[in-house]
Amino acid sequence: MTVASASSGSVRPIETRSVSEQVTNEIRRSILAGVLPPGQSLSLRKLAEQLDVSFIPVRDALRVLESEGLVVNPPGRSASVAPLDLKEFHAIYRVRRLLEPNLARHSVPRLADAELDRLYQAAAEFGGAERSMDDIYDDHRAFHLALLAPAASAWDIRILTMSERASERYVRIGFGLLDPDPSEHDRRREAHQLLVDEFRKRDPEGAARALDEHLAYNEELARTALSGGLAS
Amino acid sequence: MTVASASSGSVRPIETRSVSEQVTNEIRRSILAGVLPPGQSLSLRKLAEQLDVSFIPVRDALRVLESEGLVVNPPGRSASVAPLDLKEFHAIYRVRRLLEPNLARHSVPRLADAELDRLYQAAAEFGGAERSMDDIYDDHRAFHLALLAPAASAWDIRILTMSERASERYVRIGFGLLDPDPSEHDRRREAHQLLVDEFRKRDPEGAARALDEHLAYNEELARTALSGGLAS
DNA sequence: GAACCTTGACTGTTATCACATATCAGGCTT
DNA sequence: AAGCCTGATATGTGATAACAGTCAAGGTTC
Repeated sequence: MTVASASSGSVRPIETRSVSEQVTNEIRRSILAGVLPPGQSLSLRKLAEQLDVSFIPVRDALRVLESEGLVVNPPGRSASVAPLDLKEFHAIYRVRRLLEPNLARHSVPRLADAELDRLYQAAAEFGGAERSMDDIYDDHRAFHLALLAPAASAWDIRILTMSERASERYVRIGFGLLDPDPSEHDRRREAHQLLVDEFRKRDPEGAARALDEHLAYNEELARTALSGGLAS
Repeated sequence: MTVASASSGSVRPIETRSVSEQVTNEIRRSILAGVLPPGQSLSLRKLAEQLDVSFIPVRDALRVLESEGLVVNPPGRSASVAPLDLKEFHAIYRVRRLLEPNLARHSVPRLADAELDRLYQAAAEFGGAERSMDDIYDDHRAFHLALLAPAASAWDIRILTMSERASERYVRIGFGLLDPDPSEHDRRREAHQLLVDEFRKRDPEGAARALDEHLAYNEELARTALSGGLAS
């Protein structure tokens, strides 16, 4: 009945997401963007009213977000946005720094040249015109996932997605506290292009090291920006 | 009004678990024990009837178990027990083998002697009299978690618990396929005692290596037992 | 005889409703 | 005036019911 909207070469099936999933995405977006600050109380009925749905999907969403570590949902009491803690931030990045370089070793020989070209292009467009901050971080997460995709199983992707989302909250708030230096955008773009270049050399160890350093640098940057306002 | 039951030195608060949580635990137990085999279709209403509850808690439970990777829950269609896949098994153990030895390094200097004694004792009682298979694996999971607890943050514990549960399903089925050799019980008990001994030496690297080898051995054991019935 | 369509039962999804519990404010007691 | 109790309000939890989509079987048509 409904006509799928054509796009770039092929007809894509219309994605009819469930209300529950839409609510989950919206609340997650609000949390990652900082609109719902850490510690913010999340009342089922108020959220349901704001989103103009019943509180059943909201309930589902909070349960999912709890499993992602973005929300704490004590039984019987109101849910709230998970607090920020530098110890947690370090633990999240530890998992990333252990897993991602390891996957990179196995991914390097499997990444097609065309895919690397595409990723290089994507990195060049980071923070490009008319993309919201949400879109930019979506791109960023997809970029890191695509670098490891050839070597990542479903379980790896689950862990990676969880970890990237959990760390993203810290990174966004940390970078938000930095001076809005335009050169910072250039630096990030360049850093990701260099990362792709490193993968192009087809040297597993070198790529793994480059990815580890990339993660370490970002962790340190966010950490210094955050420390002061948070408990260590 | 209700009098809390006194126990070993202190009055513990009565834990009143929600129905949703009880249902989650029961379904998870059934999946890990193999009562609900991989691929088994999970109908909300049938499960609700069997558990004598409404399907609302069942729905919540399936959503939680989906986030743990034990259940696949496609929107609009029936949920089912996640299939077994040796590639997935390897990915799960990769995360464990990367994370757990790393945590062990930081945990070794912080584990009290008394705690190590307690864990040694617990290992000695593995598979002891009148404990169900479920209890044994609960003990086993708690044992591994306790070894790393001093160095593990909330995020680490989240990842570890997820990984241990996900791998437990493979291990239990794999070991179930082995001949019920009583010497196998002795071997496992001894292996865990040796692990504690290694931690007692207070050598971070040695402990990390011992834990990695322990995990590698168990992975290989379950893998050989499973291969043949599963796709590689 | 095989492919296609139709129809029916089944199942997940969402909304509305009833209940138990937690939270908080106001007033009382000390 | 501070602490405790008590009442009302709000909130999470669970159940029931109506809606919509899926899937399979049986009939029809080519």
